[in-house]
Amino acid sequence: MEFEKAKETFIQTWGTLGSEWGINRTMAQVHALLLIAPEPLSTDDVMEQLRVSRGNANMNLRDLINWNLAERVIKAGDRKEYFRAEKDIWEIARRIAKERKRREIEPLKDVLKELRKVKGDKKDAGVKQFTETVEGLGDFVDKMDKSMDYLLKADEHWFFGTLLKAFK
Amino acid sequence: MEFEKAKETFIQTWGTLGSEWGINRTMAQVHALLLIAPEPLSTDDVMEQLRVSRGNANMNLRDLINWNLAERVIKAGDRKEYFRAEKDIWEIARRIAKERKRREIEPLKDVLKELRKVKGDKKDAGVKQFTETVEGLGDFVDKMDKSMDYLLKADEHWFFGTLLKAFK
DNA sequence: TTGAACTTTCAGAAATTATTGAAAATTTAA
DNA sequence: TTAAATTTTCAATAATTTCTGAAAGTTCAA
Repeated sequence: MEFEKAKETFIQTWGTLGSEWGINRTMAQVHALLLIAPEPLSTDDVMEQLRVSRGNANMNLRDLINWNLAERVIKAGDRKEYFRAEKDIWEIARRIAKERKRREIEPLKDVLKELRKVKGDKKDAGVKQFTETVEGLGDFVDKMDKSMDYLLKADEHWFFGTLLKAFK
Repeated sequence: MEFEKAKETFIQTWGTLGSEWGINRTMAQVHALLLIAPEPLSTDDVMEQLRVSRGNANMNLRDLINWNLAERVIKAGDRKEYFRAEKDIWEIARRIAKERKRREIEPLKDVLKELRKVKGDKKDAGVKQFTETVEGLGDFVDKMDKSMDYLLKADEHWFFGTLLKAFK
């Protein structure tokens, strides 16, 4: 495959995958673009390469920064801002995990904790099933969350080394 | 919190979480409804409790079956079909993991394998960064995929037991 | 067979989400 | 200061996704 075609495919694939996982397609595409860029890119580079508006490029670049997946780079003697993505895949995975945990798992844990206190007749089948489901889910989320904490502290080699050895 | 309010909150929360993870909100809500239902529900039950159309209810119930998260139940002497969700959270997690792996990770692996064969001057910075990114990503996805295979074979107690012990 | 009960389909409508582009705000060199 | 360069905002618009509801399809008891 030619390089230009491969780039295009990579950006498209990453964008599609992103939207399947609830991430704005363009944000994922901008991320892909930065991942394969050997040098930091400007907003204009992103606009040109992905054919999107300035507003859109700006917004998605800022979102990537909020996800801690990209950073601003200032070049001496240049008014423009440039953007560079973290390139280490393990580090990217950790940052995404950390962010989703903070944005989605922690609030879920809080809701489930509240729901465990539901009032109702424990003899009632509906109440009984509700309680069991919420408790089962709460325990599972807590375990996942704890596992995630270890993952966030671990380095890649140790993590996969231990994991793949443990589960051989 | 009152039972009815708790039910409502649970369904809403599960629906929101679903859409954050790229799953149709209504499908997640139907799933939530089935998860807390002590008995299998009919299409009409779903329509009534979630206030959605017959077409919508039917479609999302079928999707849940395609995800292997719900099954049809036939009651003797009743023409209607009923639906019951798998209630064991560990089993649900495994089925979702299995399905997303099949739908998303396997195709991604294929694309990355193709992209590794990109033609281009290895001295070119763009080609070099592209190759490194794609290779790093490919290796990472392979490891994740392998870990997932173990997870899919494991049972919950063993999985969390080993994992939480290994990473203490 | 027939027809009532039930399920599925799908074109059009509605709702949601993403994008544009121009104006406003900000920054910085001179 | 000034004004040019750049970034940010956001109302309007577009694109995408989801939902509705009625018609078509299927099943089954009699």
